Amino acid sequence: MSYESAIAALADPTRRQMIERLRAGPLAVGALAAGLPVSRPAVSQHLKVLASAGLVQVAPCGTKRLYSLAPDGMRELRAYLDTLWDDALASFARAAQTEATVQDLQAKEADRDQATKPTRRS
Amino acid sequence: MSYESAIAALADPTRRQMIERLRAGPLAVGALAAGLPVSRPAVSQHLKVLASAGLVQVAPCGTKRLYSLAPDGMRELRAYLDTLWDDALASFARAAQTEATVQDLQAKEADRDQATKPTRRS
DNA sequence: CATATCTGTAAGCCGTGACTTACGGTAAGT
DNA sequence: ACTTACCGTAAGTCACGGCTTACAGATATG
Repeated sequence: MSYESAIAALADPTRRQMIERLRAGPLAVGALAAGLPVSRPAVSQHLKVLASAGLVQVAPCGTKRLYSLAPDGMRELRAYLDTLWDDALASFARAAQTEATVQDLQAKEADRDQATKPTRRS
Repeated sequence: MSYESAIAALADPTRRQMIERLRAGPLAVGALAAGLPVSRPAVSQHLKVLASAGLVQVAPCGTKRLYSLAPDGMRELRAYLDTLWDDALASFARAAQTEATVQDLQAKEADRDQATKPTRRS
């Protein structure tokens, strides 16, 4: 039910870049912002979004705050996309069948039309 | 490499709603817009985004255009999230270990401090 | 050919969010 | 206690994108 925030969070390129950097391991805010093309406050704001989406977690360590990836938000997002994936495959097959059916109907209609009164079909 | 457009496309609630409706099967633009709270041109624009992301496909049928789910964009998105998922689990374990290590260090430091000179820790 | 239906596109408005600088607040070091 | 380092938040600017109405193109039907 909360996969929406996860998708919205991952939609931003900067946030994805942060995720990419956190894949190597936990990082403090300053160290994380050091390799990014935006200011440190911007990183803090993005971290807030990622945290509320359950994609990262915090571990206060002295004056620093270590951020690391969290599997919570990813789990819900994966579950949603899995159902979407299955339905996409089903719909894909159904669409192919529909198209074939349509072509069949059009072919039969063409035959019928040709048998009675020919219609231009270009 | 093109999962970015898929995420950006699925980030919009209206587009997700369209995807939800297409899960039942192919639909024409008008029929699809009928059950949505936005105008038909808006649906056309969204369909353009979804198509360029490889999430839907078109099947011209007379004057109508039948749209249906396509597994292409979903596949790339799934692949990306799968790697992200694995790294999230790894980073999660690593973070837990880090936290435990930190706590260990803090505990040992506390012991050492208490053995030499007690520091206020509240 | 003229009409009607279905759809994509153009132009414009407007809200949302990403980014900046400036400030406040907390924890360690001297 | 004072300073330093590290971080979150507030206020403000500005571009991006979603939505609308109006128009243009394409296809079946009379």
